[in-house]
Amino acid sequence: MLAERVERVVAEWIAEKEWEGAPAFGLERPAEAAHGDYATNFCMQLARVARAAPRALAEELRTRLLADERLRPYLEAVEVAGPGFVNFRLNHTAFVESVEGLLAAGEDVGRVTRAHPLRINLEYVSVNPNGPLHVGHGRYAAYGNSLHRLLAFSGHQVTAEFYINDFGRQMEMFGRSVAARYAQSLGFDLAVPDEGYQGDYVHDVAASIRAEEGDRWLAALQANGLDDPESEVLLFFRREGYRHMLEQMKEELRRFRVEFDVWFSETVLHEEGRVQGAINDLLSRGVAYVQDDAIWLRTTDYGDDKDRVLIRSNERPTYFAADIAYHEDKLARGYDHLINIWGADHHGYVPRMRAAVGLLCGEPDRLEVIIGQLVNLLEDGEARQMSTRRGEMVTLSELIEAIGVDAARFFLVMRSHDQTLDLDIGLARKQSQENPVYYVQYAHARIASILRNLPEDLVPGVVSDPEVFATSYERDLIKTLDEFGSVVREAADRRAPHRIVGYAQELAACFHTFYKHCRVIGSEPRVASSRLALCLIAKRVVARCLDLLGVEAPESM
RNA sequence: GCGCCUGUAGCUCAGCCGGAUAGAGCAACGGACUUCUAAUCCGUGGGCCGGAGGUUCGAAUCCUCCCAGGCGCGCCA
Repeated sequence: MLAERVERVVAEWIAEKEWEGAPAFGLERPAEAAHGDYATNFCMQLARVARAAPRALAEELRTRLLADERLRPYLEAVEVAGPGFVNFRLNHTAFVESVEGLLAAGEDVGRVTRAHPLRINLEYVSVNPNGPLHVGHGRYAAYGNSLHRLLAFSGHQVTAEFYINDFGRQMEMFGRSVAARYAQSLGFDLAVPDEGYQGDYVHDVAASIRAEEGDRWLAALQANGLDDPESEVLLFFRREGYRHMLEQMKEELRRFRVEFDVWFSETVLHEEGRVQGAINDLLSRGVAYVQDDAIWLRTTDYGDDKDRVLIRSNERPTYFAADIAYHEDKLARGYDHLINIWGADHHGYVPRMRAAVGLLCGEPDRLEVIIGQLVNLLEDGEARQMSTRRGEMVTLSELIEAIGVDAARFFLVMRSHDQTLDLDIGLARKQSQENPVYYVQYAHARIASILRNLPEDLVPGVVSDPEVFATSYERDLIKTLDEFGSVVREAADRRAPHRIVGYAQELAACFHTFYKHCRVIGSEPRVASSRLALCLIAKRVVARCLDLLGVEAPESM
């Protein structure tokens, strides 16, 4: 509220002086209490444009602010300090009105409304359905889902999408591996191929299929072996193996509180001839061409290092070709903006995909690719590699088993996504009791407990009384709660859900301090009511933060 | 060789579209429960922000180079 009003005065000042290229105005919370409730370094930034000394500008701004009818009712003091800071001290009325506003917002406190909301397609996880999700996938799931919630709460329309890589040699190999395990379980010794999938979970898939189908596929395997990928029996195992893995994956993600609106199959693109269709369009527009018996796309038109192959000389389409058909489909569905979350091991693929989107719609910036760094797994200090094929991995389920969904989600999203994450599963198990998620959840549970113990005549409310919000603990809490909306906006715009984690920890700390020093129940009635109002708002904001992170907000612990 | 990410307290990391004395958690140490939940609070110690230059009134933040680690650079997916 204060920021907006000050900004209006500043805008009028700039217009009056006809300064061109003035910096954006912003208020910050100073670390030092002596520097007031809020401060701005605006005049220092303005100095160059205004060709004047920062302190002189600050003095002028101070005079204007104090003379402004819209601001004066809320200001205790405005001071010029240091090299040109302007520090603001709020009066009692400002705190009271601030709390009234936060309280009136109800459950929507902090929600951002946009002048121009975007229809966003957010694609993430998108792994081959040929093995369980490992912890690295869990990180993208946690990050992507929190980003989904954050973008939606910050005023955008978001569709979450999972692109199923259910086509190609990896799926063939998976089908053969399942078939081999199926045969073995019926006493026929058929070896899993050298390049096949060795993990224990393949036995489980085979066992499920045996439970449904009995031994009716055994004879065909005995007769044909695993050599003909187009045989009816191998097509069957590929399809059924895929179906079981996908179901398992959906179930795991649901348990991890990650929901997708659209599950999009790569195979369907091929079967419906849309990959070929996309390529034909590109050929007819002259942005694809034939050379060395292959078909190439002019990705260099949009800055890629070299053109890329769409159809190999053996006439099979590349993964890239399918991806183009897929993105063409997404664009046709009318999204303003596409976001893909990819692992760092795919970052080399970004320029060609953006170039492809450029060639499809003329606007490469419609596609935003977020690169998430990897998770290094350790066990008792020793590196553990993750290979789906060899069955060596720490699965997401294992992590959830060890520390629970709440701690896992909080842990996986609390660091910036472009930071490589070290995870020691043994250490995580040991340290789960110290996970900061409990600190935040405890704040919520404590407020819930206050609400349970309330005397009947105590209702939340604020009145302008000198006794109300008289302590720094209450005022700090109000300022922190007041920031929530701008934290949401910034976290969403910067694709940074870990900022919500940081804010939630700060808010919890602020509340715990308040709790220690300011009693609600038993205080003088007007003080109790005003503190109860703070508790209600704090509870909503903590719950919202946890919800944005996909973590539960417990009523008791 | 080229490209992307990273280097901040003993450990794990925030801060990075420039601002006041660089923060948090964990670990260490010392205090606080007859009162709404001590999964809490209060306090102490701990730093060449990888290194060197540059830009500026001001640099952890921007630019250049160097060092170190991770990940890529297919007619693989």
